[in-house]
Amino acid sequence: MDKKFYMTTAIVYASAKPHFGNTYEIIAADAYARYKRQRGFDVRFMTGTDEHGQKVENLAKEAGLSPQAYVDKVSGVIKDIWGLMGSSHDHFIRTTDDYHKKAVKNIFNKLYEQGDIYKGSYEGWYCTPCESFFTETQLVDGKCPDCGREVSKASEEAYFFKMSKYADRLMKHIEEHPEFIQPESRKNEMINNFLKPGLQDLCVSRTAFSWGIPVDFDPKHVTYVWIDALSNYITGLGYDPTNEVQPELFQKYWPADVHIIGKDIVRFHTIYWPIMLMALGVELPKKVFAHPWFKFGADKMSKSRGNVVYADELAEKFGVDGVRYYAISEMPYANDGSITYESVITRYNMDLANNLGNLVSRTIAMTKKYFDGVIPEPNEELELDKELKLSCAIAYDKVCALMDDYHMADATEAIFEMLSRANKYIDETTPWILAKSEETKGRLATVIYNLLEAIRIGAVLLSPFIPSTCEEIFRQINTSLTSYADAEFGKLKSGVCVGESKILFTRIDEKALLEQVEAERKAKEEAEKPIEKPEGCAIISIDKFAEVELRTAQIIACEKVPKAKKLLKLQVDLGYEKRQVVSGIAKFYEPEELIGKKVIVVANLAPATLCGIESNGMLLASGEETVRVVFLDKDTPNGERVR
RNA sequence: CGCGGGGUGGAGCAGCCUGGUAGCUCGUCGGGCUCAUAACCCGAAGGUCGUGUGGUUCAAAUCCCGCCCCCGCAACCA
Repeated sequence: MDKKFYMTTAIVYASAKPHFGNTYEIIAADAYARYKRQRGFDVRFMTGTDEHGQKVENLAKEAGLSPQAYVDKVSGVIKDIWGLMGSSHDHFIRTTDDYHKKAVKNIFNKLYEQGDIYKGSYEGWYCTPCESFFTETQLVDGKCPDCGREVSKASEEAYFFKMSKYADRLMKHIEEHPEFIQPESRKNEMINNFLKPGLQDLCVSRTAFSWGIPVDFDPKHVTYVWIDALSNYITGLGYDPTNEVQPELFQKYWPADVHIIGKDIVRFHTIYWPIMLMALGVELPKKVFAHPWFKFGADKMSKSRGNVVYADELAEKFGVDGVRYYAISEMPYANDGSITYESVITRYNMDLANNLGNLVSRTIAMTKKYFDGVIPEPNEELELDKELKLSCAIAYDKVCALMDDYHMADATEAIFEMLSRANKYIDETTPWILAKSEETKGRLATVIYNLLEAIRIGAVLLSPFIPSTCEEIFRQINTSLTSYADAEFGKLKSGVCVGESKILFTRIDEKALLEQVEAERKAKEEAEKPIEKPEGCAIISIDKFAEVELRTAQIIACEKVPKAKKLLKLQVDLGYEKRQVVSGIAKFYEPEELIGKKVIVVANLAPATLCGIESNGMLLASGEETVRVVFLDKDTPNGERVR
């Protein structure tokens, strides 16, 4: 009787702890899964980790662990965070699971046997120290983008998938199913950038590393990410091409109703994945929904830092539901969202504490005060009551319509609009005045009942988003009518005692919290910087060092270099002369703040021209990603030799 | 002319497809209330909707064209 609904998130690469941006996806997907269950669907919701590849192999080596031990650890961390965030997934797949590895091996074999995969050679630029291949476009100034060293042309034997063979079919499918790629802007991107120019065959095996699923008939190759990772969506249902009959789970749930993914991997899910499925003779998923990313709104106090935020750290401060609500309500539908502590606090205080929490609190308090905690019986209905009821009905309709369309933020907004209406209703009906006279006690009963009912419906609607808070609300108003099917106004039973009142969301002192965050950030910065021991540095004589002419200097003028993102043009006073220096520190310093500062300049550096501007020297600074200029005491004289 | 997205009151966003009073949240200012978590409610100020005093139209934030700025993506990065 229930309609099935199979949905997945992308599987997360098990290289490191996922940050808040990555965690957004599981929160959004979970809210969606809960919503669908509320709507009566038989939901299967799958997530997991992608665990093979060179990066994991390297990281494991660095950590002194076997790749398996390494991914066991990271996958565990990810699973824990998903658990903490309240994810209600039905299955957590790991690409190192045996059933997955076996199925992938068989998929590779099948595609090879039917001629969709062939052996060829992969040509590219190879960086020997990094053991990595790069494409022409990835190179930076013709050098390795990672280490900056020379690269050489090299080729490697590899297996390729014949993408072009299926391109026309895919194009047709996309055109005939406008809902396949959502939001629609992503669709255009795919068609124009990839399908129209013609698909290149895809490299599906590698020999450069060994942490992967071996190719059955040619074991020096391992399956490259595409076939391994993408197929999780079907192997997780028990699919295996060698099965005589696919298992019930697969038959029941496939095709997926939606793959929820990040916008960065749209191409893999809307081009490679469908083509793989076509080649396997498996139905295509119905929809791929690409959500945007959270950017980390730069902390203006020190924008030098790319301050990474983790969901578990946020949860310590705002609670799991605080984080869930923030993630969902703050993310726009198609554009990137941006997270700042200020906005998290505002959302939390305004919506959760003031609007929702306070509404529940004041209503329960009045129920206790005026009716000894017993939910009163409503009677005559006035215009105001009708409006409140209508508001609940509208909220319900809006939530359903918006959620079906994946407009999650708007859906939560619709609920809070209704809660706000309820708060207003209190002001309009002035229960504290009604309570003063016996004659108006009947009216008061209606008002309180209606408020409790509005709260119940609000909590029902919010339950996919902030499930544990809603459970607490249900406990407080003492009801078991918690499903969307019960969201009709007037179902709440009278004569029942409400539960004990408890603050749902304690208001947060913005200033104090921001200070705390800053202090934590600093402490972490200090603690978390394991400075790598330098290796392979040649010992030099003091004479060699003396060849470098370092001089103290004062910055007397400074401006941005137009057209250059990273450069500042500085005039420095060396005491015996003034000169112009161009420095790549524009991302970290404002020109104004540098003027007057004392610095160290490499004075005998050969002049260079950067972006057409002459530079006669160099400022000493530390750091790679974050650059810090070495500043001297204010009273250091200009032009002193530094040794 | 690589492709795509964006530029809307101080901040963050919606509206644009299906032209017709510019809307929401936060912030600011003023007021009200006291049931409540210094919460809640009401009112006000504030926008030439990036720009061209461009085109279409009776009418454009919305459709078309030019320009400027920002951000993603450019394939074997997992």
